[in-house]
Amino acid sequence: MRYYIDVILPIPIEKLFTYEVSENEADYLKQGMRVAVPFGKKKIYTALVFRIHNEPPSLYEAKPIDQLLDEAPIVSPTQLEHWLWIADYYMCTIGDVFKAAVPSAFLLESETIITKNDKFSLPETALKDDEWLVYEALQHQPVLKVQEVSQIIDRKNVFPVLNRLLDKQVLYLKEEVYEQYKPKLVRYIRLAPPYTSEDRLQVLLNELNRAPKQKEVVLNLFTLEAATRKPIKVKELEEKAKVSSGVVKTLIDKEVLQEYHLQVDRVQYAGHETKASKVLNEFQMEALKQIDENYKKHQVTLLHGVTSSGKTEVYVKLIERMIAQGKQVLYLLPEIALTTQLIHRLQDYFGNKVSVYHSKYSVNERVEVWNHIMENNTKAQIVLGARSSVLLPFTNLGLVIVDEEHETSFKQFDPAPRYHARDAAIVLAMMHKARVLLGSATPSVESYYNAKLGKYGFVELNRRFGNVLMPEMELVDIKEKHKKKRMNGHFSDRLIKEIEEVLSEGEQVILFQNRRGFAPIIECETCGHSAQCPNCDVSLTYHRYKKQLRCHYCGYHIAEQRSCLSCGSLELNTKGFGTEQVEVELKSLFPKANIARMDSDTTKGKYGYEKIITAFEQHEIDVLVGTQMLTKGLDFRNVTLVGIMNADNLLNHPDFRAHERSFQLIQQVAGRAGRTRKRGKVIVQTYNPYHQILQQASMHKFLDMFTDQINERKQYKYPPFYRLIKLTFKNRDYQKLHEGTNWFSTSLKNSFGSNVLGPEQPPVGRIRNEYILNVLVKIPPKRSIKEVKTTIRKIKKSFEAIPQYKAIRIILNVDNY
DNA sequence: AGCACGCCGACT
DNA sequence: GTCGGCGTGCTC
Repeated sequence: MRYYIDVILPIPIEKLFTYEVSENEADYLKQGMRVAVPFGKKKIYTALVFRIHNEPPSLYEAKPIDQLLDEAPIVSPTQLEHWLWIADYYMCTIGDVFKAAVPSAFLLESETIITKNDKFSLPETALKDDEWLVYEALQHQPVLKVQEVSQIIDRKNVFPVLNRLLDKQVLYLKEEVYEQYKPKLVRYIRLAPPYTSEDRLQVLLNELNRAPKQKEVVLNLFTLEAATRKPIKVKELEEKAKVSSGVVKTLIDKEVLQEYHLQVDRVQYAGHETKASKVLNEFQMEALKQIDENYKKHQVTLLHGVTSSGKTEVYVKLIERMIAQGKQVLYLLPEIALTTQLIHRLQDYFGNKVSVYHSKYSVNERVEVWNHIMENNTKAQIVLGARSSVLLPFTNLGLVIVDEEHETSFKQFDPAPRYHARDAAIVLAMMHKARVLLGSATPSVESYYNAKLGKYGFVELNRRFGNVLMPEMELVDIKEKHKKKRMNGHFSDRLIKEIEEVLSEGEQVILFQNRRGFAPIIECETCGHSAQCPNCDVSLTYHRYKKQLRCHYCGYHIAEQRSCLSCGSLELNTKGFGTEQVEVELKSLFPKANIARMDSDTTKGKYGYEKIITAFEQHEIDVLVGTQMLTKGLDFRNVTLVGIMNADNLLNHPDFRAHERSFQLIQQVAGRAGRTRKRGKVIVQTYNPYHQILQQASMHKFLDMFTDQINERKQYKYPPFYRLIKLTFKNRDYQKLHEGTNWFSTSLKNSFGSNVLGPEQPPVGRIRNEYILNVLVKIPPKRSIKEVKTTIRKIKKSFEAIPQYKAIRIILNVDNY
């Protein structure tokens, strides 16, 4: 009997791959364990065992695996089931999901290692120049990597040279796999076994009379052990005995002391004792009661709570109960909302039961959190994480909280899997029979609709904590202000006056402009030319601070130009404005104020973001200028004024969701104002003060907005009534792309008729020298989504079989919100 | 996704 | 010639 395993490889290939294993291996392996397998000519990849069986493949000979990598599965059965759902629903491969889900330390890859052949005895004259260089290097360094060879002989493709040397038996090539995850070990120390009894210890101390330092070490170790009854760290002992590490080492060498290592967690909560959770106010209590009521009938409940209403406290109560039952809790939130502020808040209540999982954590830290969740360890009973946390190995999930439920960043855009974490979380919860709480101050239209339909439970929390009033909003018509010459740069007289007042009161201001850089376009006054990106169809954005013109799509940049690139004229003018310009103008308007800017240019690095936030919290900054970034979950006590520099560029997005998003964004930004004591004020500058959405946002009319939007969606066949699948086609050849995309959309139209829109060029029609076209498929309410997807897959297969179109890349995006 | 293989233009 | 660029096919 022969044994085989079907494995998932972390690559975008539809099918599973079959390898041969021995009977012992087949016996040992379980679904969800990793194995290293040879793939292609030489590479070794990490694969995940999916099925163990005895069916030999008929079309090829299965290769044997390279090695086993795990002692126990690293992926749980429910998790795998969930991954399969994601792959199917979002139309990607299971390999895509596998790759996105596991920390990179789990995905070992092989590297070619070059070693010298000692038996080599050819005359050196038999080697060519570059071969000689490699040979030379091997005499000094017994092991070389491909990349090092590439540097030595200064060329990219080194395999021809290496293969020639291999033929001449100068060297060996082999593939090595490294375990990337390294457990963190700490050195501990104890008395060697012969000295553990008291009388023997006495003898030892007498012997050490002539070595006072060593005696000191032994005495201290003895008292430390007696006092703590816990393992003693080497470092601890050295500090206590006030000796250098040399003294301890001598004792280890003399075999008086023994060192040993223990594995410790990288992420450790070193905080104080946990506090009891806060007592809820009557409104929060009522909300909690209603949530419980809803859970009797609904698996998912939507909590609509205005900003600052204390949603987090309600979450805390729910979590508290869930962990008392020994269940796991997933607390999902957008990456930008995952601040130390919030982490500390939860750690205050739940101490070391809280684990954090997101991309800013190192791979080793992520492996540890992963393992804790897989083992259902209490250390990761509450997982606080961004989007990708829905892919973690929960084994006993009881509750999922999706905070800021409306956030579009829950949808992954690129690369595949293009999943929506909120929706995937609901499916995951279903598999675990767990509850879901969606929370938001500005719920998404579809969640609110689901709640209204009775599909979700619905609870409202519409009183701000401490009864602070919602901020007062003022719409400022900048078209009129311009006419009356009441503008100073991009600041209206109203905004300037309000800032003055707030600053004189010693309070803080937030200014919002959803565009970074100084200006998106620099135009020549003489010929109208503006600098374009050579790789993309966009103008270069002017970054004054860096003295550069930059492309926000491909990263291309050139030095700032003093004269027009086309006609040489010196008359250049900026069009539009970004955060940098706001900052510059602000500095000249308020020279005495401390001003800072927060956008992706100023928050690079692990702590860049944190630094600005802390400085603002501690009032080292009076006015903070920023992009979207500052809208999320931040809780600044002393901010009483928020200014939105230009609301129009929010509204002008060519997207059915633009209005909903503008409303949400304005509400969220406004929510930063006056969170305690005093009522806050929001100034919204716009050219269209009578725009419906701005009116609704300024009066906090969520329901009006919802009603308008839902009617529009119904009329124009958009979600939640129709489902959307977006197909994106990319190629360097414009002509070929058009032909191919037309072929595809024609096929789609044969099946779905007028529910297929496009092909259409996106606002930026070329990125990194690739032309882009979009086709949108709208799925009517009654039509089976599964069937539609099957049809699309079929058309895609036929398309890919056409030789001329092979090079056209297709990206499928399901529920492209 | 890698990576090899094959074809083609541009340089020492 | 030979290097590197890119298109194409294949991976158990």
